[in-house]
Amino acid sequence: MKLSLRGEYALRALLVLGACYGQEVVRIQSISQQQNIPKRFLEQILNDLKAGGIVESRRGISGGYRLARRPEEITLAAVIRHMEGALAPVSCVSDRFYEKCSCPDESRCAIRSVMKEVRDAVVAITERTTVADLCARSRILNAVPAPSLDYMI
Amino acid sequence: MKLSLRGEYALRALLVLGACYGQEVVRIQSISQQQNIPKRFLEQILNDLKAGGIVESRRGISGGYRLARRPEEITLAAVIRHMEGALAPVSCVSDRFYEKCSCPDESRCAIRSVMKEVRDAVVAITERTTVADLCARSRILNAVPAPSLDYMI
DNA sequence: TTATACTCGACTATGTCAATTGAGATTGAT
DNA sequence: ATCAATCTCAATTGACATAGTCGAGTATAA
Repeated sequence: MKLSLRGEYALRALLVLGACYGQEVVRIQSISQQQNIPKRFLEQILNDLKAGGIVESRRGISGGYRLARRPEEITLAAVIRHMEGALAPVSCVSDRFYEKCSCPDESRCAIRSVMKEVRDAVVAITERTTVADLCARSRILNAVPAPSLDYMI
Repeated sequence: MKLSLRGEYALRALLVLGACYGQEVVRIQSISQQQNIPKRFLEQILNDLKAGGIVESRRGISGGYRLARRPEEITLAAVIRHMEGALAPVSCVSDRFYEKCSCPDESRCAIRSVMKEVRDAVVAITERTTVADLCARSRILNAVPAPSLDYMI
């Protein structure tokens, strides 16, 4: 029931690119430092996001990456599906990555029906949350002092 | 975002044991055939469920397995947590399997806050669904003709 | 006492994850 | 034209997980 590091890094990189949307292109180096992600690994991930049409790049000395679409148009579901595959916990309840399972009768499988609920819940959240939402949340979280630390004048 | 086959097999085995609750003990052989699970692999899984206090066994010629508690007391969350670990998509939002992540500031991480929503949704569903619910659903699904096939007299 | 279960540990083949490495192609500035 | 910074692309690696398999052993009812 887990997201790989690869997928998590992709989201973190998109958070940075979302925050810089409309401005210049952002270098891998810069994302790598801000988000604490191994540079050569991030390279691979951004390339993959590019192949998926989620980001675009410019090469050469003033090169870098930017979002290929508006942040409001990029859902977490789309990103995770592209990087990881199915959102569903078992592929017999996945819409786009469906695979038949080994159970005796899929259409009457009780486990399947519960997993469908889980899938729907996950899809609902990740489909309605966009990179723009992520950026907005980030701004709010950073406008306020760190939650767990009290402070006095 | 996926359940392993191991975890799925565990749930399917528990569905069988739940349906036979109160009756005699059930042999691995029988579960293996009903649910189409490799016998020697299932052996391992049932042993693991036993170590987790979820099932109990009797050895010898009329041996087999049964649930260690009432079906209403065994939640899917407990089973999955025992077999697979965290329900959360990233371990920095897991209650019982928490691990620090590499992002610059966990307390202000926007991704974390979305992943917390996902976690809560998954936990809510798996925590309220028990083996007894699974069995009840199964009875309903099997009392009715297969959903996708029309039939005539 | 014996056949039929469960028990336990080791073993294996395959695949995935998380990188690392190296060579190449573009681009802007000088 | 040259150079340096940047993206691009393919291959490789080591560690670990997954999905089994195998064999010898132990308990128990008939």
